[in-house]
Amino acid sequence: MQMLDERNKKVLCAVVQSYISSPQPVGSRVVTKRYSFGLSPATIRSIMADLEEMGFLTQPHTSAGRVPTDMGYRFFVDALVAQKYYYSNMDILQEVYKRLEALRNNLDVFLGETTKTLSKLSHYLGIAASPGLDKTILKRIELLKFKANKVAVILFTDEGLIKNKVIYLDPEFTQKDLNRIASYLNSEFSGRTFNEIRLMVLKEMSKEKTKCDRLILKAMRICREALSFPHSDLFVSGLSDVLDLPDFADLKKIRELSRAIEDKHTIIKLLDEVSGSDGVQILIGSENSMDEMKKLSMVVATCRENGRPVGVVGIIGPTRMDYEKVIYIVDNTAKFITEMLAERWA
Amino acid sequence: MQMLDERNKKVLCAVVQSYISSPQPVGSRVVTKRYSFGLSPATIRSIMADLEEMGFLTQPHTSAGRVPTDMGYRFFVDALVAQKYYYSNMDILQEVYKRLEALRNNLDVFLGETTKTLSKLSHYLGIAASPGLDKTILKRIELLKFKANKVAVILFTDEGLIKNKVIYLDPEFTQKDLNRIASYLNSEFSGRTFNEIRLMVLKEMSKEKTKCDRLILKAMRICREALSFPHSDLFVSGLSDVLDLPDFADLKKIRELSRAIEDKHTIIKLLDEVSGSDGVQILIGSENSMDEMKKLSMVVATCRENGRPVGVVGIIGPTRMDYEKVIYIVDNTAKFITEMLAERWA
DNA sequence: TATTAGCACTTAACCACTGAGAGTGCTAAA
DNA sequence: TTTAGCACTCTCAGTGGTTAAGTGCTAATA
Repeated sequence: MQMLDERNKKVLCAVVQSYISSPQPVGSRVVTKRYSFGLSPATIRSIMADLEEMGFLTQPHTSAGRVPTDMGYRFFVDALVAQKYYYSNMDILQEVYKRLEALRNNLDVFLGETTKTLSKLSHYLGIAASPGLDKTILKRIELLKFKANKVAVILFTDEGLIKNKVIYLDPEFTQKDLNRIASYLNSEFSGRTFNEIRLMVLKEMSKEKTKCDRLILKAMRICREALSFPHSDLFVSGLSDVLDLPDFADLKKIRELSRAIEDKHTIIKLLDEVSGSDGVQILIGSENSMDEMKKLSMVVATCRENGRPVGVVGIIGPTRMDYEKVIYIVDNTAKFITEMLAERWA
Repeated sequence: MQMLDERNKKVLCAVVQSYISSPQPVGSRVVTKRYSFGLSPATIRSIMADLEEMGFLTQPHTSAGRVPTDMGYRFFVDALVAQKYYYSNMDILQEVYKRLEALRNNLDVFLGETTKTLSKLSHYLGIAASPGLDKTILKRIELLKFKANKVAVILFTDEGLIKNKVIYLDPEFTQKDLNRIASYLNSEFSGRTFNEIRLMVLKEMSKEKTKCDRLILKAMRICREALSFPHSDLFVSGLSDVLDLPDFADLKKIRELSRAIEDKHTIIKLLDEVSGSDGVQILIGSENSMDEMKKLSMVVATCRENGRPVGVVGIIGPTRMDYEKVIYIVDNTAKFITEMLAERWA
C-alpha cells in the first residue's frame, strides 16, 4: 500500500463522500467548493491524478470527474471504522427497537421482521440468516404419532428455534414406542450439535449388525430422516425500495441482484463465512468471493446468545452506498438483538 | 358484447397470438402472411379497424400495428378455455412430476418447490399459497414445556401442515398440567376450523366469570395466544427469470411487479378470492381488483384434498403472456398435486 | 356488395451532425 | 509548491433528414 499523506486522504474521502451522496463523477471543482480545503481546483486535480495512479479512483472517461474504485471505498470504510464511526441518530435506533420488540418470541419471524426494518431504514436490501443447523445445539426431540404411519418429529434447539418435519415409517409405531425412542434419543443427543449427532448416527448405524437392539436401530433411522433439514433459512426484503435507487437504474444490475437473492445458497455461504466474527463485517464489491456479488457490497453483523452466534443480519446494497449510516444501523441492530436474547433468559 | 363473426374472431386471435409470440404491434401485413386467410392486407385492415372500434385492439400510435387490449386477451383466453386448450407437451409434465415427487412430505416445502418449478417452466413468476388457517381444520394440539415459563404449542392440521409457536406463560406449568390442558383442548376443538375455534374461545372467555374452572380459563388463554398465526404463507420464485422477458425491459414495470411481490398481503388476498373455484382461474390486467396488479395477469388453480382446498398455485406474468402454455402448466400442476395428496392417504 | 389495389399521409426509429458544458492535463507564472 | 490559463477531450442533448412500416381512404374490380 502506497503512503497517503493527510491531504490526500482528505481529498479521497471527500470524493467518496460526494459520490455516495450523489452518483455523479466528482470533479475538482465540486471538491473545492463543497469541502473547503484551502486549495484551488488545479491542485486538487493533481492530487486526484495521484490518487488515480495509486488505484483509489478512476475516470469513466477522459473528461469526466473521478469515481471511487473498490479500493477507494475500502480505504474510506476502514477510516470510518477506525474512528469508531461516530454517526448517531437516535430516531433510527428508536425505530429499530420499536419494530422488533413486539415479536421476541419466534426467532424465525423475528429475523424476517428484522430484514424489513433494515431495508426500510437503509433503503437497501435487508438480509438475515439463521445459522446452519450444523452448529446448532439440539435441546430436545419429540416424536408424535400423527396419522397411520406418519410421525411428526419436533426438534427444539437451544435458541428457541423449533423445527418440525413429518416422516413416514413403514411399520406402524404406537405412541408408546415413540416415547421410548424419543427418550433414548434425548438422553443420547441432547446438548450436542446437529453435526455431532449426524456423525454419531452414522457411526452407530455402521455397527448396527453387532448390536442388534431394534429400538436403537429404529431410533437411528428416524434420526437420519429427521436431521436432513435444509440449510439455514435466508430472509430478504426491500427489493422494491432498492429499485428506486439510482444505482439500479440499469437492468443488468437488477438482474444481478435478483439472481443473487434467488440463489439463496450463495448468500448463505457468504454469510456463513463471516458469521462468528466480531463487530461489523464489510465486503466491498470485488472483495466478495462470489461472482454474483462482485458489483455489490455487504454490511453484516453477527447476533449472539451467550457468546454463540445465532444469526447474521445485515444489508446488501450497491458498492456506492452510505456506509456510515448503514454500518451504524447494522451494528446497532445486531447489538440490540443480542441484548434482547440475553434478556430472554433473565 | 358486440357480435363477432367467425372471420373477425380469427383475425383477433391471430393478432393476439402474434403479439404473444413477439411483442411488436401487429400489422395487417404479418397477419396475412403468417396466418393464411384468403384475404388481402386491405381487408384485414378494415377488419382490424372494426375490432379496434369494438375495443379489442388498440394502436400505440397512428401508424403502428395493433396491440390487444385486456378485453382482447380476455376474448382470446375464453376461446382457449372453451376449446379445452388442447395444448399438450409431455416433456413439461414429466418435468413437473420429477421435480415434485421427491418431496411429498412437507406441504410447506412442497409449495415452495412448486413455485420454482412453475417459474422455470413458464419463465414467469411462480406463486403458491397455503390457504389461510381460518378455513383449515385443526387435527390435534400438543403443548410441550420447553424452558422455564416457555411452552411450545404444536398444531397439527388436517393437511399435514404443522405450525408451531412458542408462548410465554406467567405462572409456571408442569408438563402434567399442560397435558391436561391439551387433552381438554383436543376434545373440544379437534375437527373444527381455526375460525370456529377462535369464535368458541371468544365466547368461552366472555362467560369466564360464571364458570370458574381455572383449567379451562388457562386453556383458553393459551389458545388465544397460539392461534394468532400470521395469515397464509406466500411462496414466490422466478423473479430473475422474469427480468429477462422483453415485457419487463422497463424499470417501471419491474418496480410494480416487485412491489406486488413484496406486499404479499395483496397477492394473498387475490389468491384467497379465487381459491376454491374449480379449474383454472385467469385474471387479465385491469380485471385484477388490486391496483398493483393492473398491468399484470395471473393464472392460478386450486389444489384440493378430499375436495377441500389446501393451496393455490399459479403464475404471475405480463398481460402479454403465453396463456396457452401457462394454462396447461398450471392446470396440470394443480391436478398433479391434488392427485398426489389423494395418494398420500391411500 | 364485398374485396382489393393504389396512393397519400403519419409516425417512430435511426443516423449524422452540432454546440454547449464539464472536466481534464499541461505549462508557465507567482 | 501552488495557481491561473488554455487547449483538448468527451458526453449529452438537441436538430434535421431519411427510411420503413403501417394506416385510412378512394376508386376499381369480381
